[in-house]
Order: sequence, then structure tokens, then C-alpha cells
Amino acid sequence: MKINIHRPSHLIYELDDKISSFGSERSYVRGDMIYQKGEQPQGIYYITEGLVGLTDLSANGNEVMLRVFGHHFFFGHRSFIADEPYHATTICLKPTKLLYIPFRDVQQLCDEYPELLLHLTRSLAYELRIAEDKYNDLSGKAVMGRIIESLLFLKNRHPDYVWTRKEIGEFCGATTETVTRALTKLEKEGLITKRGREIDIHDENTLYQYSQEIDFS
Amino acid sequence: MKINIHRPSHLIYELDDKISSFGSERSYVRGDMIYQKGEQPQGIYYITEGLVGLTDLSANGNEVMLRVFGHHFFFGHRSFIADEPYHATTICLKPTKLLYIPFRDVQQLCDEYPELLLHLTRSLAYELRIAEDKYNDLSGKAVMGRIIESLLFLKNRHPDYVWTRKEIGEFCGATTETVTRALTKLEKEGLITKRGREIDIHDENTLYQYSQEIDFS
DNA sequence: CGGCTGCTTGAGCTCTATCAACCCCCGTGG
DNA sequence: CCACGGGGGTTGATAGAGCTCAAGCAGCCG
Repeated sequence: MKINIHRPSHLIYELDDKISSFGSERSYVRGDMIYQKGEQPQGIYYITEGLVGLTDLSANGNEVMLRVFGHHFFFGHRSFIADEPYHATTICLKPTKLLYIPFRDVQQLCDEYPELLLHLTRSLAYELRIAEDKYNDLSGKAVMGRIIESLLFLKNRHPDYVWTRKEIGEFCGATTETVTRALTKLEKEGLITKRGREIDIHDENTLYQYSQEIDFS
Repeated sequence: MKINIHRPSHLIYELDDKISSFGSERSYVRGDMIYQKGEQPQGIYYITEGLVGLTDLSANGNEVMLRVFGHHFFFGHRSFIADEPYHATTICLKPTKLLYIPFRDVQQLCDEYPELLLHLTRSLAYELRIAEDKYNDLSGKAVMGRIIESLLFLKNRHPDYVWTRKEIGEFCGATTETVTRALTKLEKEGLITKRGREIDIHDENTLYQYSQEIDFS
């Protein structure tokens, strides 16, 4: 997975004000479900504050974290655009405020701000690459590499959040135990420091370099 | 991965004639590379006949098949829309004729047929679900299940093509040997018949049922 | 018919999941 | 303010699914 240090280009802050006059504000706390796999979409969501994860259950009963959305992110539009029921469930990770925009208003919003549709399209194109890069990694990269890249990715995108070992594992296809072991090793190697549940990365580049070294014996 | 028995809804045959007046026709034979990972997109591609695979190399040197495109499919538009270099390489799987549409013409084409952009957007939304379903499967489903689903998916989408064990493996994250072993087992169980390199599925539903049974001991 | 690519089968090994036990941190309520 | 409960984290031992390596076979094209 290519790590994006900078915020994805498809975030357009200017829309913020415009959108706020549409749709209704909703609040969630950690653990709340926003929508559930299988439901029929009725609108799309725009986060003004907080963090949301898109998760699904895999065949062996493990949770899989497919994507994460922070503030200024839309979500729920994939299913809307594909005209499919939701293929996964969204869960609130930290206290979140968002705008729920029913389809009727999406239409109107798109008419008023034609760049919105293009923005959503771009975000799909972007997320598709991420998903396929993740697939590639899962198929051929050792856990250690996946864990490091996920750590860098998640902390870069959402720095002000303490990611749990479970969440990191769900994101990259590893168990909590394996993540723990990896982090312990990284700490011994002097690349990170554990501070309670927080993980301090000493130097992103060094850590990334380390993850690219093929052999973990 | 949810198997789609029917052709994906985002194929719009009516565009065929309209598009043919744009762009230039190109031909490829099996093994030809159409574009390569890292290159900067200059246009998009539309297949009039044949089969193309989007592949990448994983960390351990294995080939990964991310997507396949048949006739009436566009490809190369993800990178165009995301404004990124290609994140993977497209390889011709069977003799293919396609139309190459440089960006200048894409613009014009979109103006003339506004539904085209929406069509491309839908295909991205659709492919994103597939990619995430594949990720989920890879993360939690035993190989046997993945192989069966890939077999059903690939043969449904592109029935008139003899998929090799290697290709099936690359698509679902398994080695050629593992695919062979799985197919041998399926033949012993009376679910498929091997006819040379061709694989005859006795009954899709029975096979699918079998793949959903959790335990492969 | 020769050679190449793809397929098959076997043996062994390794990575990572699984199971289990324990600890630590933190928030909550008495 | 302390006790307690529970979620999260750590560590160890073990097992097994599927990969790797190897060697031979079969189908297919020139």
C-alpha cells in the first residue's frame, strides 16, 4: 500500500459551509452503528467531526476494517452510486457529528454544486486503489510489513486518535496478538515507543524503510 | 465475494456505436502489455473484443490479478479520474481489439454523452465493492472457498475463456499448486470434471453451496 | 515430433492463527 | 477515594493451512 503522507486530494473543504445547510445533523458515540450491511441506502453521510470505520465480518468470524473516514469525508455514497445495498457496516470510532443527506437533497446539492459528483467519483477512484493495494499486500506481504504500513497510514490520516491493536489488526488482516508481538519487536529495535496504549513512532521514514526490508527472520 | 451471475449493470451497450467514432483501434495478442504500472495515463481504453487482466507484483514476487475486463468494458479510467499514475499493469489475456481514447476525446465524448461519466463512476463503485469483498475473503476464508468463488466469478463473467490454474490462483491469492489440489479434490467429490485444461462445472449452485460449508478438513 | 508451457503430486517447513493465562489501565459507582 | 470490573494488551505454547521446492507428466503449438 502506497502511504499517503498528505491528506487525500479529494477532500474539498470549501463544500463544508454549503453542505451544512442541507441534511440533518446527527451525533454518535464510540461503538454506535450508523448503518448496517444489507440495508438499502436512503442517503449519504458527511462527517463534520469524528471518526467512522467501515467494517465487515469475515468467514472465520473476524472483524475486517475496510476503510476509515475522518472529518470532511463522505461515506455511504458507494452503495448509493452502485445502486446496491450496503456491503459492510459503519461503526463510530470516536465521538462523531455528521450530516445525513437524503437522496432528494443529494440531487439538489449536485445540481447546485456540480463539482460534488466529480468529487465523489474521485474518492471512489482513490479508494479503489487503496483497496487493491491492500489486497496486494495481504496476498504477498508478511504481517510485519502490513502492520507497519497500516500504522503509518492510519496515524497519518487520523493522528489525533489512539488506534487499538485490534483495530490495526482488523485493518491489515492480522490478529491482536500478532500486532502486539510486532509492536514489541519494533520497540526492541528502537523504532517506536509504547506509551500506555499510544504508539510513538520515532521516525516515519526509518520505520517505512524497515517495513520494506523483505526478510523478518 | 458476492457472485454476480448476471452481467454487471454498468455495461451499456448502446455506447458501442457512439464510441467507435472516437479514438483509435488497437489490437493485442495474449501476453502483450497494454500499459504498465507507474506510467502516466494519457487516455482510457474500451474493449470491443477480447479479454484483459489488471495485474500487479506482490512483495513476495507473486503475480496478483486484481481485475479482469471483457468486451464492452472500459479500463484505465480509475487512474485518469484519480489523477494518479497507473497502480498496476494491464496484460492481454486473449486476442483483443480495443479503442484507445485520448483525454482530449474523453472530454468531448463526455460532453456529447453525459451519461458516460456516470457510467464510469458506477463501474468504480461496483469494482470497489468487489475489491473489498475479495479483501474480506482473502483475510478470513480458506483457500478452497476462495478458489471456488473465483472459478464461478471468472467463468460467469467470461465463459468463453479457459482460465489457467495460475490465473485463478493469482485472482484469489493462492498458488498454482494449491489450485490444482483444490480442483482435484472437487473432481473427486463429483462437483466438476477436468477436460484437458478446461474445467466443467456440473452445477453452479451445488458448487457454491459446497464453498459456503465452513470446514475443509 | 520436439519443446515449452501448464498441470500434478509429494514431502517438508514456516508463518501466523489459536488457545490460554495473566496483567495493566481506566472509568465507574458505592 | 477505593474497589472492582472490563476491555485492552502481553506472552507463551501449539497446531495446521497452505507455501515452497522438486520432479515428473500432459497438452498444445510450431
